[in-house]
Amino acid sequence: MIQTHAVRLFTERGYDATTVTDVAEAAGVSPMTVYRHFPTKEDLVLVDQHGRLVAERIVASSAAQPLVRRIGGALIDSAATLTGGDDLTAGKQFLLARLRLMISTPALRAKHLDNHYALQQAIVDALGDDAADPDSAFRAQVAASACLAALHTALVRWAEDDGRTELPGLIAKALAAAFGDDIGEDLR
Amino acid sequence: MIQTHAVRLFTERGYDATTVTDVAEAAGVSPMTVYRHFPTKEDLVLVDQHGRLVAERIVASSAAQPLVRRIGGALIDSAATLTGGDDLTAGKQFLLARLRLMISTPALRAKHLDNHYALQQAIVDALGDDAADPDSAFRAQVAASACLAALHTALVRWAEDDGRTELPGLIAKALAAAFGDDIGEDLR
DNA sequence: ACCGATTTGGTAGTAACTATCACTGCGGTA
DNA sequence: TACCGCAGTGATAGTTACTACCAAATCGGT
Repeated sequence: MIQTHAVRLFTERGYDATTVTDVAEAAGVSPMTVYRHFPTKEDLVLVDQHGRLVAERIVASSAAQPLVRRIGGALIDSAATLTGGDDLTAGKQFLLARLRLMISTPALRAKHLDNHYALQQAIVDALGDDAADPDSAFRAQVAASACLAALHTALVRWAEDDGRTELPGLIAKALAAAFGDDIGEDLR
Repeated sequence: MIQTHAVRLFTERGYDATTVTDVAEAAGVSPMTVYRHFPTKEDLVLVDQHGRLVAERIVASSAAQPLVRRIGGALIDSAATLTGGDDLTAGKQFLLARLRLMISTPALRAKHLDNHYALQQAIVDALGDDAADPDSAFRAQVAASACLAALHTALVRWAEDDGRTELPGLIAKALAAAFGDDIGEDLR
């Protein structure tokens, strides 16, 4: 509930022009309570379940597939879950509002990209490749970071489109553009 | 000079444990002067010429090559320029110290990644592809973001290695891991 | 020697946090 | 029913990054 009020206020008045106290008042709680649930102001926008979702699908994926396909598949699946179902849902609009804030507000954009970096580490761990071989670990890091970069580009495009395009398809298109159509096609 | 003192203090005492006032005192100037040259505390570590260097090499590259090769070549060239010449130079050590801070400090890491995002836009602009075609623009964004992700992974590896490996080679290896050996090999 | 422009410095203020302590409501137990 | 522990909430005071505004100094050129 606090997050809902926060995103609404940030969208209406702007992120920097809205203080944490404003959010607290709108939600009918004290500033302290806000800080207890959201360690930083940025987290009011950034907190979600995406990372957990992706990591779960990575571990569930077959280790026989190439790295990029395992990661890409997890990203597309997670996106399908998040945006899935009927159109024009409140959840989808909320996701779009948060995404727009993340893209346009420097502080949010920076921390969001840093979250992607943390997600990258989670993905590499979830891949379960032997960390003994530094070369294999390096390839996993590269694959994860490149996939997430493609994901981010797709997310930006999706937000620019106001969510009209299907997000999973966009991500597949981005992956195809990055790694060649042979990888991306199958994922669509 | 201010930046040198800042990086030294941040490395010695830690980023969060060092105030801007501490940096100002060490450099023998007032806090105001620090803020005038470096808009934010993070910029004390992050400011450099890398973005300009990369953008210049992108515009100088041949538009006939595939996107990833144009961008990758520019990244490798720039890295060669920055780390180039003799080993153990003060400049290289300084770069390493800054990089270590960027990787280990959350606030710096976040803003650094955001700088990469800005660099991505600069690269796309420098590519000079027709922005009229949204599909072509999308592919340029994807290529740029993925290349920068690979670059970042290479930089992390380079820092973990204390700069012993040749950076341009590492970047080429990362690009090869992401986009296939056929792209990366030629760049080495 | 002078003057315009750039650089530097001081003061006061805002807002994001943090540490610490006190209070309130709630379920389970004797 | 009285009690206990505990999670959630709140108030106060302090630190620090950063900004707006104005004053002083310093520097290069005529």
